[in-house]
Amino acid sequence: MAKNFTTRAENYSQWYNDIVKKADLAENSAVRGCMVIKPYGYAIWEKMHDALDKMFKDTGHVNAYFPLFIPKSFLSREADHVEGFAKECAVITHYRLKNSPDGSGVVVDPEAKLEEELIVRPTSETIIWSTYKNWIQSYRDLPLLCNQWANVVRWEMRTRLFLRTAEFLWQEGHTAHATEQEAREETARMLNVYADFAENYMAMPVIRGVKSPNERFAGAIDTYCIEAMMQDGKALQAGTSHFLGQNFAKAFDVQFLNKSNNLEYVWATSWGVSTRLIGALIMTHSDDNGLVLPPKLAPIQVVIIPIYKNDEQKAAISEKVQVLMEQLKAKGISVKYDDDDSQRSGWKFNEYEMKGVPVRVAIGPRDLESNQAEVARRDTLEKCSCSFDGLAETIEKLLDEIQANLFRRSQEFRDANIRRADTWDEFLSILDEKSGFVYAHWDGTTETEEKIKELAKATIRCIPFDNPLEEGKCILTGRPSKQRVLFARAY
RNA sequence: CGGGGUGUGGCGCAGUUGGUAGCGCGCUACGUUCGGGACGUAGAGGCCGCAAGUUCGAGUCUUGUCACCCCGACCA
Repeated sequence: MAKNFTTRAENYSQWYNDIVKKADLAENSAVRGCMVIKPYGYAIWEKMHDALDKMFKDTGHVNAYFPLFIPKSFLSREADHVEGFAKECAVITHYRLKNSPDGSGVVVDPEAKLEEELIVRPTSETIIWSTYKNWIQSYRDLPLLCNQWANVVRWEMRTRLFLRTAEFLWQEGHTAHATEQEAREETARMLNVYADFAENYMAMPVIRGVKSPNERFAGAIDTYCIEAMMQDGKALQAGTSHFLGQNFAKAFDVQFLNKSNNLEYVWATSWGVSTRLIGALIMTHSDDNGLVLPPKLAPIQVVIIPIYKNDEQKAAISEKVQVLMEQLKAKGISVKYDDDDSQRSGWKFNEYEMKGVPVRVAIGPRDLESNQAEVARRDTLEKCSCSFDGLAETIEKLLDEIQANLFRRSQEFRDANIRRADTWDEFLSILDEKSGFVYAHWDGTTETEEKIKELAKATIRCIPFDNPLEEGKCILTGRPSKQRVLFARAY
């Protein structure tokens, strides 16, 4: 069974790249740092999109769309914001090409220089708040709860498929509220939506918390996040929700008249998740045989593979399969019957295994005789013969069981890899030898945080909500600390 | 922007002291197969990243150039 698969243990990065390639999810494009998301990869994103979009709407949000281009002056209105993004912006300076004088193609027409450069959005706070100014006059216009599905561009130095690309797809919610409390509640609500999605759809356990000032979103008062642990023990920020205070309202002069006829600045939030979640999905569940998808996000939940030697057998199997297909579809289960003659059954087994299809049903002449089917589950690779009677129900239950098992399994892995360190040596040896998350005391200063990052290559992932208070000494400086914070090396 | 590496059929690679390009996978046709990536036979497919130079002759040597990958700095 030659799969030419790099194993997780051999080289985790290579293994990751192999999965992306062999499961046919994405590839690098001709454009530096940009990614082509292939149909199968995009189908997973669509599943994520649909589930999240419903959750947003259930929490009162609506979708809208704002321009791709942001005038340079908009970006610089909020000082922290522009500072945070300036280093990775794509800038548009001209709007026209012309034939090159020497006839060798086209050149940028110097006559067509823009008076003001346009920035390809790295995030949309500025363009949206410049628009919100016109939408908000009265407390009756609030809250304003918009989301947009869009692409953004951040010119990263080094890129990795899904995890960090120059252009990526995401959703960004931008809300405006009359009071600080309401905005803070919104920030928390949306973080919980993300955590709910991560755990119940992606089957990926996450830790909710608040970022240290150093890791905060540029322009935010507070950044909340969900942090997940990948199978190599590294952390991945899976979603963020920002409380922006009145920073953007002040920068873009967005005020409203309250019930007492007084002008007030509005309170803002923004929150987002990206195609990076697909990378998270890969690194949370997949194994050395390929991708493993949780049933709730699998474009194909069940694949049925016929095993036959001639058309007669195939016809008999197909007839039986049609009934099963109808039953599965009636239950809302997505099912594919692969009766392609050009590939053999063994090839198909491997193909769908690499693609992470949760359940495979194989039916051959032997099964027809015994009124059974071979049912294999992707998460444990176990196979069993199941009676054809009630098979649709059996599969429906199995999908639930796989979803639950994936969550349980990744939660057990994560919990087994969260440790405490009380000394610097202990801290380093955990990171170097065991990897995973480390709870350790920190003196609360940015200076120390940066020093730790420099020395250990680990960052504070978050200060978890409901973090127990505990007297201790900073792992690096020995200064007093009131609580442990969560450290890890991160993607 | 530093440090290392690679450019040769669609993909992955080999190519010796310079002599006019080969292997595996894939692809096409036919046949035998078909319960975990089948096999046989016959085919198709290449300005050897680009440019200049050395030479009777360059995939191979020299110089330049471009692109991509990996390790850092930057980041969701």
